[in-house]
Order: sequence, then C-alpha cells, then structure tokens
Amino acid sequence: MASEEFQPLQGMADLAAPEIARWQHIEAQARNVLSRYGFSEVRTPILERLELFVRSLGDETDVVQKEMYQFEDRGGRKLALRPEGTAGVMRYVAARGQDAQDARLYYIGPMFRSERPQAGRRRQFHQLGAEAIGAAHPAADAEVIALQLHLLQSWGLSQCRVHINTRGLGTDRVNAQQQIRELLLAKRELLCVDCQRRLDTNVLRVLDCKNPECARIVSALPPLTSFMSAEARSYLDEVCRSLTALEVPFELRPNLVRGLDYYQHTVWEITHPALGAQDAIAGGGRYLLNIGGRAIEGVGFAIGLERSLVALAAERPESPPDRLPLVWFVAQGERAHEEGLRLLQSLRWRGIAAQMCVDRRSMKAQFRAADRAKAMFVVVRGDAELEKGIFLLKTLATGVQEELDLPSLMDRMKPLERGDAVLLR
RNA sequence: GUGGCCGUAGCUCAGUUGGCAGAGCGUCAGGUUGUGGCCCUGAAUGUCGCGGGUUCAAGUCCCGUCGGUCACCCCA
Repeated sequence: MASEEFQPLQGMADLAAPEIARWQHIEAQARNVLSRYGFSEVRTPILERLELFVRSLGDETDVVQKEMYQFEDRGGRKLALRPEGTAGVMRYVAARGQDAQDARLYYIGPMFRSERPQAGRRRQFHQLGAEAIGAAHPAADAEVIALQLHLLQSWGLSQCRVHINTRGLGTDRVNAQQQIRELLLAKRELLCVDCQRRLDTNVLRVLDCKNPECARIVSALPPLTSFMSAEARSYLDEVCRSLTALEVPFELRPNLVRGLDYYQHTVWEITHPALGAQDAIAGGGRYLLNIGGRAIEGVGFAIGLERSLVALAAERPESPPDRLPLVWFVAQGERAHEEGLRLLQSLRWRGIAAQMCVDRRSMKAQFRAADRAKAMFVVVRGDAELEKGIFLLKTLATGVQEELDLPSLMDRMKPLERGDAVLLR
C-alpha cells in the first residue's frame, strides 16, 4: 500500500488508463453533439474572486456556506476554487457586454466542493455545462433540455428520466415558500427531526424528504405550482409543449427543488437508476443573474461526469478489449534493433501506432510484450530475415506468419493509417 | 460537519482464543539456444495505512490519526 504522501487528497483522484479512455470518449462525443446545437466552448479560470460565487449562488446556500474551498492570496484577496461553472461563464458574458448577448456557450472541467465523498460525489469533480444566454423564451428552455438528454443518450445512457418543475419568478418563490411553511407548521410535530429543522432553514427541502411520514404529509399539500403566478404557470406549460414537440419524454415533478438562488422559472433534474441515493446525474434551470450591475438572463444545465460514468458502467459493462491497430517490432541483434527504430519512425509518420522493446530482451519477452499491449501485428527482423532480406509479419489474433519485402510490408500496413494518432477502442 | 463498515504483496483477499507473513491473479525467468495467448516449473515483491499504548510476544486487543467506502446534511 502506498504511503500517504503518494495518495491524492481526500475526494480527489488520479485519472489514468484504462478509465481515461471513457473520459476521452464522452468528451469527444459531447463536443461533437454540442457543436450541432450551435454551442462553442469557453474555458474560464478555475480560480475566481470569492465574491463572484457568493453573489451569484446566494450567500445563504450550502454551497457557499460550507462547501467552497476559499482562501486569501498573498495580496490578501479573497479567492475561491469554483464550485460550479455557471458563475464564471456569466462573468465572462458580462465582460463581453453586447457581444455576448445571444451566446451559446459550453464548458467542461473540474469543480471543487469540500464535502464528504460518496458514490458519484468527489471533492474535485467534473461537470459539462451549457448556457444559452438571452434566449428569453420557453422554447429555449426546452431546446436546452433536449440537448442535455441528447448528450446523455449519445454516451449510451438510455435509462435517463427528466423531471421538471418551475420556481416561478422571484416573488412567486417567496410566496410559495411562505405559504408552504404555514401549512407545514400546523403539522410540525408529525415531521421528522430533519424536516422540523428545515422548516426554519430550507422549507422547500421538506417537499422531497424521503421519510415516508413526511412524504405522506407533503402529498396532501396543494402542488407548489398552485402558489405561483399565472405567468409562471403559463411559462411552464409552454416549456412542456415545446418538449413534446422536440420528442423529449419528461415528468412534471411539483416537489422538485434546486439549491442555487439564481434560478427562476424552469428547473429540472435528470436521474438515472444506477446511482443509488444520489440519483441525479444532471440538472439545470433558467436563471437571472446580476454581475457587476449587468443583468444576465439565460438557461443552462450541468452534467456530473463522474455520476454519468457510474451510470454508464452500469448500463454498458466494459467490453473485452480488441486488438489495437498497433504494430510491434521484434528484433534480434544490434543491426535489426537499429533497423527497428528506423522502421518505427517511418510507420509513426505515416499515422500508424508502432512500438518495440527498446531494451534488449529475448524474443519470447518481446512477443509477450506485444501480446500484452494488445498489438495487432508483430514484425520480426532477426538473423534469418536479414540474410534473406525480408521481414516476417505475424498477425497475432490468427498466428499466421508471412515473409514480405519492405515495400510489400509497408503496403500491408496501409489500412492502419489514420489522420490523427489517437488510439480508441 | 455526523454515523456504519473497511485498510495485510502491483491487484483481489485469507490470517483461528495474541505465538515464524499467506493464497490466487499479475510480474519476471525457465521449460522452447527464433515466437505471444493455454499448460508446467521456479523466482522476486510487505515500514500488515500511520502514531502511541497494553503484553514475554500485536496483522490480531485499546486509544488516536490518515485514507477508502456507503449513508445523512446538501448537491452534479
């Protein structure tokens, strides 16, 4: 077991082969899909002024109160590692002024929240998010949800469920919260201890308490939307109609609550059955933010990548690795070894993955290395081949060996050529 | 921040009422002086997470601590 100093910090992980292949795959897939919807990437700093997050997420939210990594730099400025992606993007949009008024932006990268790790939750975790700035129409909300579901499905997740709700406009939320609170106060004694506390701290959270007795009380309440203005309700109706037009299956969940203050109107979550207690793999909503005196409206989402990968592993178990389009050179003797180095470079410049054991090892060991690397072909160059002026090409999957001169060897390698040098399963 | 379970070889794990540190897989070498995968033989690899305590003796018992995992709070 490695000593402590070799381990990453709690809740942080080194991502490497073989899992990294799945990360690269979903990222590549996502960029492709996002561009089809007209979104372009923005990479904002991981470190921002603390104030940005306090102002945009809300200073009473748990994320701000107890989950942010915050510290002072040498000049005494208060900074924070970003706990989510929207705030940074909004700062960027505010800085661009009118140039960004209809921007469609996406981001992908690490976020930080100082919490106890558990299934699908890390202290450094990764989100893919997209924001449609401006777009003040319910159809924009629906289109963004369609995009989000499209992304998840493109990764192979077929069991996602979309739950949507409305938060109403600013005054609606305050009204609803007050009225729900009054109704629940009458039944205070029947609620679980957590919910009794929530009555004071976060009333809406009572609505999705898992305690059966609380759920029973909640189910007897009028739906949250009944406390909303007519405007909020008709906005939600319009979102639903657009979702139907976009062929996005969804469920209205009047008790759905989301934790960040900047949301108004539509909010939603996407869940997946493989996640256990933390079954939301993605969420989103419409928001109105005020950054440096500029009001920015938009609609956006975030997808938790760790959680998506957990779900993906459950839906699509790892298939046994195929042979890679990789050529392995096996050399006997110094001269063959040097020829090997030359041949390798020549193949690599043609776009073919090629390797050999650069330390001198037995042929048996070289073949074993080729097999372990899942190489497709082995090219053998030994005393006999030097003498005959040929190369021996062995196809590892079949064991078939052929004697070829250099031009015909290169000819046989042609199908392995590829424009990029990335090896994907 | 709170609680349950866990921490022994690169990996997965066994280790009895406290008494010599183990297995499987993997790695390396040989069986085959030029051939991988299957088979056979052999070898290497350990601050038993870390620190303290009890004891003639601690992987084992006690305390602390770090980490993992699951759950709570909350969230992606």
